[in-house]
Amino acid sequence: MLKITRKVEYALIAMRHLQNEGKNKTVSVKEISEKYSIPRQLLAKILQKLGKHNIVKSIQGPAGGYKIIRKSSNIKMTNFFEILEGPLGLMDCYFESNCEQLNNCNIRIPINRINDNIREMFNKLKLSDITY
Amino acid sequence: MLKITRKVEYALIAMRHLQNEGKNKTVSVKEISEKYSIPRQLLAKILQKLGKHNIVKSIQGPAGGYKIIRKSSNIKMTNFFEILEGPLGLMDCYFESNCEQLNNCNIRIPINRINDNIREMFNKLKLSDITY
DNA sequence: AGTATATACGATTATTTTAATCGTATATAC
DNA sequence: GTATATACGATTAAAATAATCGTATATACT
Repeated sequence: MLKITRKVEYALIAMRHLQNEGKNKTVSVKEISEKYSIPRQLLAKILQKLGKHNIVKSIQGPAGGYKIIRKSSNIKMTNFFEILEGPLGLMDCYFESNCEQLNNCNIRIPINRINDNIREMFNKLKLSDITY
Repeated sequence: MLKITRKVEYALIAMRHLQNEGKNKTVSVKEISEKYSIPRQLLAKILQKLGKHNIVKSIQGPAGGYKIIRKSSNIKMTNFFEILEGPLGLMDCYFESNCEQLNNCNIRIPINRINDNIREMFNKLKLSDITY
C-alpha cells in the first residue's frame, strides 16, 4: 500500500537518465531499457504517454529517441503521477462517488482532508526533486 | 497508486465506529459489518490483527465484541498502516534490497528522501485525526 | 450440561490490478 | 529499399488483494 507502481518507477528512472544523458542527443528506448533492465515495450509506452503530455518529445527513425522538453522543475509530481496512473487519491471516492456504502461511510470527510494534504505535498514536489 | 487498501479502509471505518459507539459497550463484528456492508470474516480478521497489537481488545462469548483500548490520539498512522499492511514506503528497496536492478538504479536516493517525508507526515498524523 | 452467540485463525478460492508481451503500422536516415 | 526508430491496440501473464470456507475455542445464559 502507498507504493508507487513500476510504471512510475520506470518513468522516473528514464526521466533521470534523460536529464543526465540527453542534453544534446536523443536517447532511444533501447538504450534506457537495456541499461536499467526495463522491458522495452513497456518503457516505450510510458514514454509515449509522457510524450502526449509534452513532457518529452519523440524523434522517429534511426538515431531517433526521446528528449526532455519541459523543465523538470516545473513539473509537479501530482501531474506526473496522474499522467501515468490517473487520479491520485487515497480512495476513489475523492474523485467519483458511485460507492454503494457511501450513505453509511463515516470516514469520507477525514480521508478527503488527508487527501488534500497529500496532494498538496505532491504539488510542491517537483520532478526535478527526483531527477537531480 | 497511492491508494489505501480496503483492509485499511474497513479498519478505519470500524475504529471510527468503535470510537463513537463503543464507549460503554462492546461492539460486535456483526454489528459493524452489517451497518457498513463489510464482509464479516474479513472485518473479523482485521480486528484480530489490531487486537494483537493492543489497539483494540476482544471479549468473547455472547454480548462479546471489541473495544478500543489505546487512545487514538496516541496511535501514529504509520503504525496503524503497518500493522495491517506491512512496511510503508513508496518502494520496497526502502526496507530491503534484494533488487537486481539496484546497481544501476538512479532514483534510489531521491525516492528514499521522499519516503522519509511521507513517513514523517504519517507519523504526525494520528488515528484520532480520522476517527474524530 | 447444553445451547446460542461470540471471537480466532489457517487455508483456500475469487477477483482485481498491474506488468509484460505480441503484432502490426508508421516515420525517417542512409 | 532497408535498417532502425517510435506508435499503439489487443492480449496474456503474474502478482496483489479481497473474500470465503471450515473448524476451533471461549463464555453467558438457561
